[in-house]
Order: sequence, then structure tokens, then C-alpha cells
Amino acid sequence: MSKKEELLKVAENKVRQGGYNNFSFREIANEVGIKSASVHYHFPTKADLGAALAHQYTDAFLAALGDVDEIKSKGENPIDRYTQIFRGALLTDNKMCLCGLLGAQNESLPEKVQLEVKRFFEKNLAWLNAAHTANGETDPSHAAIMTVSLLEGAMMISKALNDHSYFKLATR
Amino acid sequence: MSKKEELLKVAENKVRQGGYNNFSFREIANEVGIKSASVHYHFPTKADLGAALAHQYTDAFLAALGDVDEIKSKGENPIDRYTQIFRGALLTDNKMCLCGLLGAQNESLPEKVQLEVKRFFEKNLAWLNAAHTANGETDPSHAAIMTVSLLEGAMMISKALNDHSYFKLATR
DNA sequence: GTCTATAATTTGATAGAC
DNA sequence: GTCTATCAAATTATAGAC
Repeated sequence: MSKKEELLKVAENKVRQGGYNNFSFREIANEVGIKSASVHYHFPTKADLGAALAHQYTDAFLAALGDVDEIKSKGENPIDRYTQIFRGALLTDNKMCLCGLLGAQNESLPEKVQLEVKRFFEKNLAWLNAAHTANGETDPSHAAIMTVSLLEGAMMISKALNDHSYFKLATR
Repeated sequence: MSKKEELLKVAENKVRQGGYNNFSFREIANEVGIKSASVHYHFPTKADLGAALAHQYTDAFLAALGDVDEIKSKGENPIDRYTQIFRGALLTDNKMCLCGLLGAQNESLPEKVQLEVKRFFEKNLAWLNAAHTANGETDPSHAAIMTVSLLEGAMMISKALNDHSYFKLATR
């Protein structure tokens, strides 16, 4: 893994724990074994790093979701798949959804970060819309909104209560 | 309004925009016309201020909710009332739920703030449990989890998309 | 790509006068 | 209750050498 990739990885963990202000260039530099000035070579400003973080997170999330038609052709329910990926993010990593946390503090973020967070939710809603359509639901776009809202909210409250069983109850 | 109350008010707005790190003693002191050293007279540490903030927010929220039986006796649906109060917080103030945002960044908060955020959700779940019970639902505790998760999630994503119509769609 | 050195600003907090 | 004065630490960022 390149230093640039390492920096993104450690920054992601910190943001998912406490938001955009929960990491500094010095901290992440120390953790990957370089100096903070060198971080600016890879990411000119903190806003650039934040935007790259959200962009990469979105791409990885979409890749994990895969293709709706392909899931369907295997006889699987794509909404179950979606739920499982959210569940894994919380139960395995024990961390919030990066873009959920950033979205909540949206107003205080640099504009280029805001745009990437927006992209995450637009892509998620489009995927869920296709999934609910493939499931033959009568109002797939409304169902998409309900699905992602419930999962993000359940994740947030599980963190607040420090109790993963809350998320499990919300998603059964 | 006392200086102490004014400090809490301006701090609340800042936290609801960008989280716990989105205000400093200097900033809120300037806004109410005193010096940052004087803030420490009212709140010894920032953690004390944060905990007072979440505690006051919870109390005000519960007071706005009122009594489930009283709402019921008027022929009103308490879940509709709950939804309307959430809607007002987003559409009128154009801000996140204080404890929703703090809950998402829970891991990075001082312990005394975490405890107050937890209290907010426990009280909300108890209220919703009573409300769904009064509505004669078969699984009121599960319904309570679904209700608050959906509302917090919809609020978060409305902020992320910067689009209030998203919240309206999620709550109709 | 990474370093040293450094600048300019902000932060939470304290001591002690009034 | 509020002030002045001050502190130590942390922050983002830049200049320039290797």
C-alpha cells in the first residue's frame, strides 16, 4: 500500500469515529511514519484530503454493493445485500458510515467535501431505486428513501447507545 | 436571558451545524459580549458545557413532546406529534438534531457528554414505546426503534443532500 | 517524496485583579 | 461575574533543501 493509500486509510478511521475535525495532518503522518509536511505533497489542503476520502469511500461502497441484476439473477434479494453491507460496516469495523457522519455535519464542511458526500447518497438512492424496482415494489423511489434513512439512523443511534443489538433490532 | 443561557443557545446552534468541535469558548464568548475566560466561570471545562448542552436539549425536547395520555385523550396520534416536532427542528431551525449529530461522533466525545446523549435516546425510546403501546401496536418497542431511526436518518440525509423535500418524503 | 524549519492562528485553560 | 494577561499545545500551511 502506498503512503497515500495508508494516509487515507488511517484518516478514514478517525473521521468515522469523530467526524471531519477528528484527525490532523500531524496525527495521520505519525501513524504512517512520515512528517506532516509530506502529507501536503499528496493532498495540498485538508479539504482535498476530505474530498478524496469521501470519494474513495463511495466508490468502495458501490463496488461492494455490486450489480442489482446480477444479485437478482442469483435469486438473492438486493435489499438484504444492502442491509448486510451496512451491518458489516457497523459490526465489523465498529464505526459509523463515513458519509453519514459527514452528512450530519455538512454545514461546517468545505464545499468540495460536501459535494462528495452528496454524491454518496445520490448513488445509494439510485442503487436502491433499481433494487426496489427489481423487487416489483409499487413506489421504489419512496422505498429507497425509507431504506437508507432507516439504516443510517439505526447506525447513528447504535453508536449513541453504544449497543449493536439496537441496529440488529432495527434491521430484522 | 442570563449570559449562561445565551452561551448555551449560541453553542447549541454551532454544534447542530457542525458537531462538538464546531464552537470554541472564544467564539461563543464574543457572540454574547463577554470574554472567553468568563465562560469558564459558568462551565469549568468544555466537556461540562457540552454535557449541559445535551442535557438541556433533552429536557426541552421532552417538554415539547408532552404527555402521551394527554395527546391521546385529545384524539391526536402521538406518533404524528413526534414526527411534527422532528420536522420543525429541521425545517424551522434548518439544523440537525443536536443529539443525533453528537451520537454519530460519540466515540470522540468526553464521557460526560456521551452519557447525556445516551439519555436523550433512552428517553425518546421510552416515550415512543408508550406512544405505540397507546396506539395498540403489536410490537411497540420495535416500532419505537423504527420510528426514531427513520427520523434521525432522514434528517441526516436531508442535511447531506441539502434538500428538505427529502425529509418530507421520508415522513409522509 | 520526504525532510527541517517555521510562520500565523486558534484552542482550552489558569492566575489573579476588580 | 467579568476582566486582563498569559500559557502551552495544536492546527493548517508554506519555503526550500535533499
